[in-house]
Formats: sequence, C-alpha cells, structure tokens
Amino acid sequence: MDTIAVSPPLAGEPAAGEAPARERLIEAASRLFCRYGINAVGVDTVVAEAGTAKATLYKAFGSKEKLVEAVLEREGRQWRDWFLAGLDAGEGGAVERLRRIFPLLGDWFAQDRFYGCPFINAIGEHDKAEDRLRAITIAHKKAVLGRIESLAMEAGAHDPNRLAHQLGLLIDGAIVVAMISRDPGAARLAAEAAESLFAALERSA
Amino acid sequence: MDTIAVSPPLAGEPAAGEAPARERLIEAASRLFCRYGINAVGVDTVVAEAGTAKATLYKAFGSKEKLVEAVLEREGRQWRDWFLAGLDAGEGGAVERLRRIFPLLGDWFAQDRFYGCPFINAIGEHDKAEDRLRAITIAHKKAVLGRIESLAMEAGAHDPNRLAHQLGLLIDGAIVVAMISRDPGAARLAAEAAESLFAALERSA
DNA sequence: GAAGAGGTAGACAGATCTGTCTAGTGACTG
DNA sequence: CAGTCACTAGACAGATCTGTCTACCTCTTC
Repeated sequence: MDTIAVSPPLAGEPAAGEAPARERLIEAASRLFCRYGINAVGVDTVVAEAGTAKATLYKAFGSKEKLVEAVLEREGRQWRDWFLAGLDAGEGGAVERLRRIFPLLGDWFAQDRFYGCPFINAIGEHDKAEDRLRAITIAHKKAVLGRIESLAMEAGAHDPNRLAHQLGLLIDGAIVVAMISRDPGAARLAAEAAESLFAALERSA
Repeated sequence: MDTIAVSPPLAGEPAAGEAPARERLIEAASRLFCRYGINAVGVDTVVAEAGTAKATLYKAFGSKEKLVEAVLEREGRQWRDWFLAGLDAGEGGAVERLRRIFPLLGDWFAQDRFYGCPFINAIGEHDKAEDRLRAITIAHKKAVLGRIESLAMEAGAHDPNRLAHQLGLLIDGAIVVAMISRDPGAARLAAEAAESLFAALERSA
C-alpha cells in the first residue's frame, strides 16, 4: 500500500477509477503536450482525451496557458517525488546516492512514454522573452539541484554547489541526447562522465 | 575579405543588399522560428518578415514543413562552419582545441539572439514519433562529434568516441541550461567539468 | 517585340484555434 | 422539494492557420 513508486514519473494509464475532472484534464494534457508538443495540441483534443466538457476546462483553469502551467507544476512535482525518493531509497552514503542519479535517469529514458523534459521542451517552443515558464522551470531545477548539492556537501565535495550544477549539466545533456537518439544509453555515458567529477572527491575523502 | 567569421551562427541582420527571395525566406523563418517557436509562427508572418509573397514561399519550398527542414539544414551548416572553424583557429594541440569548445559556446550564449539549439527545440515541439527532424539533427550532431572525436584521438584519449560523446553531453547540457537561465556562465561550468574528463587524458599523455 | 522566368499582392477555401455561452443533467443538501 | 454544485454536449464567434489561385509586374533573352 505504501510502496515507493517504482514507475517513473510520466503520466500513466488513463487514470482508472474516475478521478475528478480537473485531474483528468491535467493528466490528459500532460500526455498530449509531452508527446506532440504544446502548440500542436488544441484544447478540443485535450477535453476529448480527458472525457470532459470544454467548459470544465475553462472553469478550472481559465485559459490554455494556465493549464500548461498546471501541467508543468504537476509534472515537476511528480518527477521530483519519484527522483528524490529514488536517490534516498536503499543503503549507501552520499556518494552512492549521487551515483544513483544516472541509473534512475536510465529507467526513465527506457520508458516508451519518455518524451524528453517537459520543461525544456516547453521553453523551447515558446517566446524566449517569456518569463513565466522559465520561472517555473528554474524553481523545479532548484529543488532538484538543492538536494543534489546537499548530498555533494555530505560527500565532502570541495565546492558542493559547483558539483551539483555540473551534475545538472550532465543530467540535462543526457535527457536531451536520450530524447534525440532514443537511446537510454545516454544515462550510462553520463554516469561514466560523472565518475570523473567524483574522482577528485574520492581522493580527498 | 577572407576573415574567419567572428560572429556566432545565428541569423544576423535582415540581410541587406537584397538577397534572393529563397534566402530571405530561410533567414526570416530562422529568426522567427528560433525566437518564438516553429508552431507559434505562421507562414504569413514569415513572408511579411522576409518581404516576399506567399506564393514565393510555396514555390520554393512546397510546404511549411519543408521550409522548417531547410531552416534547420542551413542553421546547422552555419553553426558547424562557425564552431569547427573556431576549434581549428589559432595555435595549440588537440587538447587545447578541445578546450576551446566551451569558450566558443560562451560567446554564442552571450549573444542577445541566443535562443537555444534550434534542433533540440524543434524536436521538443513536434511529435516524438516523427523521424525526419531527428534524422536531420542526428546528422548534425554526428558531424560535430566526429570532429571532436578525431581531436580526442589526436589527444591520445583511451576511448575517443566515448570522450567525444561525453563532451557532447556537456555541450547539450550547457546549451539547455544557458537557454533556461539566460546565464552564459553555463559555458564556464561546462569547461570546468570537461577538465575532469581531460584529467585522465593528461595523466596518460 | 514576344516569350518566359521570377516575383508581388492579395483574395479565397477550408480547417482549426481559443474562448464563450446556452441549455440541460444528476447528485447532494437544507 | 427547492436549490446549489459540478459537470456535459455542443453551437457559436472571431481569429488564425496552411495552402491555392488569379492577375499583374518587371526583367532578360532570343
């Protein structure tokens, strides 16, 4: 009943058991936006997929734009819950937990419903002068990198903030490469690169 | 007259001196697609920006989709010309050239017209089952990583292909982080991470 | 000077987009 | 039983989308 989520973060089955309309809308939008792109999916498609009426969408969110924000918030929260729980699960010290980053990503990449990072994709297809989506994305990244930084500190890194952000580069790079190549092997490649970052750390530990 | 391009790859000024209509269309589309996203820009906007008639666009490209492909081909070619020339310019051995990757990226990120990688953004906003854009992107990356791999080999890397792809992760990660954060400092961060990858190499050299 | 190439301006068709609105249904509550 | 709440079905408005078509203009070349 209380098991840790083993399945990666993406929206799963069409949410059996009749979830409330608002939730079904977010889940349907999540699936469609991630797979086809936000601008490529109209609200009619979303309500059809969610099995709700159009008025329900506009009652609940006010606009497509707000729906997009709600989707990103939920997608981010779920991803962080899954990812951070995965880091903390099981035995091992801080370095072992940091090492778990990339196998976790590998599990995600291997899902057939892996479509890249919704945040990166959303920013890429909107006006680059727009700040709203960037702010949501930065908050998400901050939460993830914050936990990684504290693990890096625990692991005795000389500059935990820098190590965390360097790992962040490898994470984002791996996500993008996995989306483009459809090869989950990007995670292993990133894991090996991360070992080089850990090397200095191990020497001083 | 024969100077190396000092300005990074993005489409520059509105192409003075009356370029042919086809070229003006690609340049206008490039600017608009990169900044606002492909699906967010209609062909009417493109022809208005290019100062051509709509019929000219369809005569030259046949469809918006083909125009997108032409934009990516040109954008990729220009970027590679600039980037690879930047690697090879100046003195220094293979490792010094590899080290030049990230300062070059930093110049790109610092441009006010830097909107992330057009390939990554294009794939992100299209159907992830679509293969055409992925193929164009993979060809582009192959050309870039090919050169990096041969530099890695020259530098005496144990596994040049792996080093090249690991640098590729850092490159893509830096591009994405720079797009999101609007901070060209991502390039310096990546440069420092790359030093960890070069460390093993230096030891064996 | 006729013919053709390459381009312009813009109307048009038909689809699709976001967002609003009306009318009605069913469940729960005082 | 009346009222409210959450929701459905779908018509509708008005904008915008891709793509086509006609009519015209302006060079160059034979």
